[in-house]
Amino acid sequence: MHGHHSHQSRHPQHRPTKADVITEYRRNALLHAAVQVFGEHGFDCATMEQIAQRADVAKGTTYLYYRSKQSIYDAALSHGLAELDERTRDAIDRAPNLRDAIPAFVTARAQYFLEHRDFFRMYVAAVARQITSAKPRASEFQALVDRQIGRLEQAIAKAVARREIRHVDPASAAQAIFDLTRGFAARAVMSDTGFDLQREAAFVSALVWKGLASARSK
Amino acid sequence: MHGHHSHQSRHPQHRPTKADVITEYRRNALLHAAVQVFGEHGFDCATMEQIAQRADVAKGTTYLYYRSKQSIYDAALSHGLAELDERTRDAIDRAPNLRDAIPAFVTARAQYFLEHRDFFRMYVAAVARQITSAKPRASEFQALVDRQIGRLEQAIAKAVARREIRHVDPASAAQAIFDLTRGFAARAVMSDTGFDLQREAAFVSALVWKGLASARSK
Amino acid sequence: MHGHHSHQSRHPQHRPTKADVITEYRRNALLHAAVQVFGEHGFDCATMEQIAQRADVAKGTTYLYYRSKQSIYDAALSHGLAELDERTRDAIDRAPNLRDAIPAFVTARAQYFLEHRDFFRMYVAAVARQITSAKPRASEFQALVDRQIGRLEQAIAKAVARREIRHVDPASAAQAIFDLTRGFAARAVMSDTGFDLQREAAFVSALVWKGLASARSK
Amino acid sequence: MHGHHSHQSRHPQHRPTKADVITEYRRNALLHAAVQVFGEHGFDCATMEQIAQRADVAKGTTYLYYRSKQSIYDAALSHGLAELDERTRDAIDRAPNLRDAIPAFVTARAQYFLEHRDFFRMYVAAVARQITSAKPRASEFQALVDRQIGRLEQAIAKAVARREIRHVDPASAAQAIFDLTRGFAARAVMSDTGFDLQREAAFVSALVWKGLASARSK
DNA sequence: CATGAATGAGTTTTCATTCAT
DNA sequence: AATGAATGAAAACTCATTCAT
Repeated sequence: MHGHHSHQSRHPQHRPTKADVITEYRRNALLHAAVQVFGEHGFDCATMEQIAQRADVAKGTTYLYYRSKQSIYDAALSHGLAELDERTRDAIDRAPNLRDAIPAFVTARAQYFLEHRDFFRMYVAAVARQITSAKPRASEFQALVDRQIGRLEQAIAKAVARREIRHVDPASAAQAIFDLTRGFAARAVMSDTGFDLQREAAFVSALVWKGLASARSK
Repeated sequence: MHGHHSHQSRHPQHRPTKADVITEYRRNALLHAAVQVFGEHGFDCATMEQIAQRADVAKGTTYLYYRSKQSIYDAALSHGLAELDERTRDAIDRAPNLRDAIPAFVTARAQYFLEHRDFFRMYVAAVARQITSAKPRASEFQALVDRQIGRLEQAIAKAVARREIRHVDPASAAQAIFDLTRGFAARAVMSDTGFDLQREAAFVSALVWKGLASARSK
Repeated sequence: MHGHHSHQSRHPQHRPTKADVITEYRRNALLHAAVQVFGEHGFDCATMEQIAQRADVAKGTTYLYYRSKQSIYDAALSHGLAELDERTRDAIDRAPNLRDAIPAFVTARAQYFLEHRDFFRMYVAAVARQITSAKPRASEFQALVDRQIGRLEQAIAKAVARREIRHVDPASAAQAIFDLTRGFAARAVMSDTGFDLQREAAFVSALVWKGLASARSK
Repeated sequence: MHGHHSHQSRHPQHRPTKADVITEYRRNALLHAAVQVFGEHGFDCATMEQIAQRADVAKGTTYLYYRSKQSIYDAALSHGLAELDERTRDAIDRAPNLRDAIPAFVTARAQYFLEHRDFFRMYVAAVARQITSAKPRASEFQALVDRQIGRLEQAIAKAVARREIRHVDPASAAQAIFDLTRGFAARAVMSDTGFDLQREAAFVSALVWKGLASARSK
């Protein structure tokens, strides 16, 4: 996914050349610069000049590593989504049951977003774009997001199967948790201060858990 | 809110002159054109030319009614928000209790969004923008949105007070319902077909209601 | 062919509006500026800025009259070709026989090129481009040129038919005259001074005439 | 002409070092690559990258052998012109009289162009450039071309002197033959098929010969 | 000698906004 | 009031040339 110009070493089995190191360094610097700039200004208002400056390279250099503005945008988004996915997966996989998985999911994602605020802004803008774009084109972005929703959905389906929760449509429930998490994260990211992450995470988790609980649950 | 350039009649107490009628007609035509164009293309990609054409006026005429692209955007957004607010208020006010208010709120808003898809797109983009813009400036947009959340918050506060639901932070709960509704509406608007509005609305409402229900509730 | 943005009057049957006059004036000014700039610098080195300046308008204005650099280039070339074609046609049509048609053709074209040196430069560059472009695409340019060669070809075919000249392939003969004329015109245009147009025209005409003359001709 | 950067061996009187051989090899590879690329794309659209790739060297290496894009272009053009000149000279020198020299000249040149189509494209573009460039600068290119025209001119002058042909201005006649040959070659190069080289060469030669023949010639 | 990463000047095109008619 | 021609700032992208390794 990232490997447009992978500039792979000519010594594939050996350790990377110095050139490879520089190349990786540059690609990374550009990626991070891109996240910042796109996060701050959005795709349309961001300029390649800004990205280049923030990465301390000349404008033209950018094009040695990424084919186009769109391409660096895609790479930046994908990169963050991949990291986020990893955290999400870990959170769900480590939880023994849905009751624990829900706060783990909510917290892990909010935490990641807080650590990468600029990426969160890109992410929110991308979601909005997805909705905005008249045609519900099955974008790569949508696919990556769906994968993450899918993880949650499976966990819910299992919980339903083992009667941990009442009988609900796992897809709808997963979407709901997703929406709550996004909104929750948004408030966390936006309010520089005075946002009690633990308390809010607990609230959202409790709301959902009670909302899904099986009838006989206490 | 509407009266930026109110072009009020010079005969304030009398019936509107023909000029006033034309003026109102134009402002309205432009507003609706703007919603469509901004909804389809987003702020940056929309052009004044497109808006003018859709409103059947010349490009320059637009500037007789709105100071700038930003200003017509703001007006279009405010207009939709005001209509949406009205529906939201009605839905909440007519419900005798929170149990009924929740589905009324959810459905009323989703319904409005479905009827005004272009506005929904503007709305989603505006929310994203609000998050994106690094500075949490207390924009007029945010104020309007907060007012609507406030209505829900009050209803929840009352429900807590009368022990209809368990003791929760009304603000957090209102935000949660808001987030769920937005996500829910997004899926309704995006999927041209195959989205069972009633069913999903019922699911979201039930989730929230159970999630908020007082311990002794069944 | 020229009418990309024809901006025709809304009063088709009446005399042109003032706006129409201005529009025509601008289109013309741009066309002439384009001929100069393209003639001097060639397509690739010419800039829209130069054309705009020479036409005394802002850069953006250019795009109100021509869609793109390519489009204004095409228009400029077509315009000159059309004028040249007219002269060529007149020259051939007025001559009672091929013996007179040949010098008329040679002189008319050389004369036109001398009067429009910048166009001649565009023309030569276009011919070269045609040859250079690997693919012998049947361009509009080629079609216009072929039409002019066709006129000569017909005249030659008639002359052969009435035994005014010996039996030759009219196409080859027409091409030959065309090539001679172009080279002849090139020297006329290039040498600011010291080029005896009459003498050279007479030489070329005589060369061709004798070359084509029927065996029995003196 | 060739020796711009001759990189002469440091052992001038001795046989070339290995370095010299490599140097010559590289210069040559670059020259041939340049002819191909310039011939295909023209000066402005050709890139140094393309030339380097076609010569199997890195971009920077190009600058070790040629100072600039212009310089490699000039070298490529000169190289072809020199080869062409040799053929032209041979053709004329071997012909016992003008009657034979004309078809020899025409055929030799057309033949060379057919064998080196990319060079022909460069050549045509260069001729056009010469005309295009407002200032009739006595370029090196022009000088090389003039030398070749000069050969023909001398042959014609001699033919006039010995009354082989009628009394014409040798310069004008040589130019005419030159123009005819170029056009003739252009059609040969452009038409991948269906061009009868022999027949057309014969036509052109006959046209010229008859056109120049002395009055008393048959 | 050879390399290819880095540079940044330069070009086309778009579009919000103004203003003369 | 209405028009739409004119403006020019801004932005993505290319490529000849340089230079550190």
